[in-house]
Amino acid sequence: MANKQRDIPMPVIERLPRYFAHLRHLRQYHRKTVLSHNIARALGLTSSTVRQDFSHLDCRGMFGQGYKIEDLEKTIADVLGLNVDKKIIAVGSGVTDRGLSLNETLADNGFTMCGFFSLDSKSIGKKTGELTIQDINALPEVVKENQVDIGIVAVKPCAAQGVIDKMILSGISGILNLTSANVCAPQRISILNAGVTINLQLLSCLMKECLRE
Amino acid sequence: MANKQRDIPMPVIERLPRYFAHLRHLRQYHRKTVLSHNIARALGLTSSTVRQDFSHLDCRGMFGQGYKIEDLEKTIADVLGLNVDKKIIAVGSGVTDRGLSLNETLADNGFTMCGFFSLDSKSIGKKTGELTIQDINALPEVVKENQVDIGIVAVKPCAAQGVIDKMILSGISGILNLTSANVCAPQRISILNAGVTINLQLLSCLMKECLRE
DNA sequence: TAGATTGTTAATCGATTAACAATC
DNA sequence: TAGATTGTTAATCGATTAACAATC
Repeated sequence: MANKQRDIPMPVIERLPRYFAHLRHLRQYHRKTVLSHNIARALGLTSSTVRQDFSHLDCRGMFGQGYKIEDLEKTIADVLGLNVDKKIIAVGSGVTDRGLSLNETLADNGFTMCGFFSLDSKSIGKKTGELTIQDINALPEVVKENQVDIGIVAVKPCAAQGVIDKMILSGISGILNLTSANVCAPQRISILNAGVTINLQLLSCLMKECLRE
Repeated sequence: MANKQRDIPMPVIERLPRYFAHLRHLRQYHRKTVLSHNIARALGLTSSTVRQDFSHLDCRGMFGQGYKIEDLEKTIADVLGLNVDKKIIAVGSGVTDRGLSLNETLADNGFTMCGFFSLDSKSIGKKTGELTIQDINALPEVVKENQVDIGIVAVKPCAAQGVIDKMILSGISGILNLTSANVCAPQRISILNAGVTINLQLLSCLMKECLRE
C-alpha cells in the first residue's frame, strides 16, 4: 500500500494530536467504538471534517458502526511518530522551575527528558526530580551523548535565538519554542511556536471578539 | 471610520501576536520603520500576506518607505486588546511550580497574576514569588474579588474539565488550556489550547515530514 | 522626476462543508 | 432487509499569492 502519509494536509496533521487525546480518553472509559459525529462534537468540528481527515489515514471505519478506537489510536500514533521514542532537553527557567511535573507528563507520552539547562547561574546545580540543572555550556555534550532529538526553549525572548543556534549546532532537529521570539533555523529543522505569552495575547483578542456576538 | 476589527479573518488574528513580538524586537534596536518584505522574512511569510494582513488594520504604510514600527505596534496592541489590563489565575503544578518565572513574563506583558491554585494538597501553602499557592476551593472567591478574566489550566488531563467548569462558574471568560484534554465550554467563553504534550506530538510529526524532503 | 514599496484587485490554491451512494 | 453511518465526490467557501496601478 502506498505511503498515504506523504501528503496529509497540514490542517489535518495539526488536528491529529487532539484526536489522539480524545481517543485515549475514550479508551480509559473502556469504549470500543466511536462515531465521527461524536468525535466532531468533542473537538468542535463537523463530522464531515472528521471523516475527511480520517480518509488520509490507513484506518477504515465500519459502515453503520463507527471506528474502532484502539485501531484509530494506533494509526494516529504511527503517523505522529509516537512509536519512536524521542529524547528531549529543556532550557530556561520557564521549564526548569517546573522540571518535575514536566518530566512526568513527558514520560507518560513516550518522551525521555535527558537534561535541564539554564542561562542563570543562580539555578545551575539545583535538582529538579532526578536531574540537575546544568550550565548551557554543557548542552552540546549532553545532546551528542544522548542523541537528543528535541529541544524545548523557554528563556527570555532575546536569548532564544542564541540557544536555538547552539541546539542546532549540537545536532538537534526539532525545536519547541515557548518564547515569543520569532526565530530562524535551516529548512531541515522543524520549529513549533507555542509560547504562553503569545497565546495569552491571542486569547485576549478572541475574548474581545466573543463580546460582540 | 468603521470598526475594521469586526471581520479580521482568524488566520490574520493568529499572526498578530507574532507581528507584535517582531515589532517590539525591532523597536528595542531603535529601528523606526520596516518593510513588509523584512517582516515577512522574519516570520516566514510572503510580503503579500503581510500587506494583506495589515490592510485589515487602521494603520497605513508609507509608499516606498514601509511602515512606522511604533504606530504598527500600537495598532496591533489595540486589536489584540493589550491596552486593557487582564487579570489572571493559574491552576496546576504545571504552572505553580514555575510561578515566579511565569509571573515575571506575564507582568511584562500587561497581565496581572492574581492567584495560583493546586489540586495537590502537598503544594498548597507553598510560596511562589509573592503569592501563596491556594486550595482550588478558594478559586471562586479570588476570581470574584479580583474580577479575574483569564484562567490558565495546567493540571492532569482528566482533571481539566472540572477545573474549567469551576472557573467558568466563578465568572472567568477566557481559558488557556495547557492540558491535552479536549474541553467543553459555553459559546461565550473563549478557549485556547496550547499544551506542551500536544505540541511535542505535532513536532514529532513535522520532524518525520522534514526527513522526507 | 525616478525609484521604491505600498494597497488592492484578481487568480490561484486549498480546506471545509454538504450531500449521497456505498455498504455493513 | 431496514437502518445507520461511512467514504467520497462535488460545491462552497476562504486564504494565500501574484501582479500592478497608485503614490510618496
